[in-house]
Amino acid sequence: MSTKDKIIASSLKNFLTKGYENTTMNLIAAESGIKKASLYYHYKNKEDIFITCIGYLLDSIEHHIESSQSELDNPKDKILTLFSSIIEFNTNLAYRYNKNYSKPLNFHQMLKVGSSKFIFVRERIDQYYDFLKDTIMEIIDEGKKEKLIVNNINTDILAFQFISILEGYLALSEIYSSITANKIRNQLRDSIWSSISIKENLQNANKKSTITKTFLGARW
Amino acid sequence: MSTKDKIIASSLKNFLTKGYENTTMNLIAAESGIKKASLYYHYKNKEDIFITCIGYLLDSIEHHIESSQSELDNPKDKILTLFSSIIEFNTNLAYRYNKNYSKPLNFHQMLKVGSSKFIFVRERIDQYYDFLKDTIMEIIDEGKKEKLIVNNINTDILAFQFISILEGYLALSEIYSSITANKIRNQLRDSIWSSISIKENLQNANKKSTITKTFLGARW
DNA sequence: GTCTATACAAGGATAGAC
DNA sequence: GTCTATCCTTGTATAGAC
Repeated sequence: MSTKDKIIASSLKNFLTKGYENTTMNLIAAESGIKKASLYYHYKNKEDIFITCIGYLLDSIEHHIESSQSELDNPKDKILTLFSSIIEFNTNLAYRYNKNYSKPLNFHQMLKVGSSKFIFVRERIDQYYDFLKDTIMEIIDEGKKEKLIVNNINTDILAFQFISILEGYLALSEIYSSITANKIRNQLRDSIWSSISIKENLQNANKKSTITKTFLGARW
Repeated sequence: MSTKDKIIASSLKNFLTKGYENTTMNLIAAESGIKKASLYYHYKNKEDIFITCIGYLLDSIEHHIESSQSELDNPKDKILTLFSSIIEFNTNLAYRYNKNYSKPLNFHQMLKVGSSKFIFVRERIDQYYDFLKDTIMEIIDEGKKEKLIVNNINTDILAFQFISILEGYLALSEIYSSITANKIRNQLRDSIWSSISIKENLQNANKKSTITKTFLGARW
């Protein structure tokens, strides 16, 4: 591991666990075992280290999403896995740095700070969310073609709602104690699929009191 | 306006616009026109000012929600208004302090910092979200009784999803440029009601190709 | 490339006069 | 209650020896 990488590794840990302002150059120096002055040989300043960390994070999550999708061949698995893999990325980070799956990190805060400091970071973040949105829309369209997903739902609204529930879950789990990760997470994930699939509707349509049942199939 | 209130007013503005760490005692002193040493006569320290601000914020939003609900007499209006009033509370703050409805504040970050510092703040935040959840569940139950809302959807899951979409929208609008407030907000709000109402289902049921249409009535 | 030493500014907080 | 002056610590960042 190069010195530059060592610096990023220990910086990232602290940015995620303590936030931007509470991560000091003294702290990074102490934890990485590299003297403070040397940090300035490798990086111009604290912000330079910070934006490197954000780039690394976003590259990692995109890579994680892409590789978790690669083995899948049907829209249902893809959509369920997409949801899970993003949550998983977060909980894995939490466990790595906090030895605790549910103790929240400052992922969102990092993006917000970075976004407010530099235009090109804001653009990179937009690029990530666009990637997420495009990925979801592609899955939806595939599902529509295969008659698995009802085809008169506006694809981009659906994609936005997917992302919104995901972000909401992550944000809420940071500050609302009642939200225990596993319990709610699976219910949320299930409802996302069942509410868009034709199959769920048709299954229910074969039973009595079709209309109400059909709607309930969506569990929403 | 008492000196204590003046201090809180100018502190709150800065906590919301700049975040906890970037709001310094020097800044509060300068903006409130009260010398730094005097701040310490009225409040024990920076944290004391901060938790007073959080209490004030949560009291205000609860009051805003309650009063916006008071004039309403049916579940549909209640649920739509609940969503709007919380978004409105946020955008009003943004406009007051930033002269810009869509420039994000640090509301969520304040809650998170407060939550991590003091147990009783965490409890107060839980109390707010419990209040929100209970309010929603009450509306849902009322709607079920009046046969306006399908009655075999789990009420507390629905309440959680409502909150989740709301928080997701707020979180996302802080960092994703593509989300322009008005455009998406109304679509989200509409879909929340139409996806749970019996009326939407029955309306669609009277048309052809019932199953698919019914589902689309949910716009989800 | 890495270190010791240090500059300089700004943070939170207090002493004590008025 | 409010102020001026000050304390102490810690932050980012650099100079310059090795």
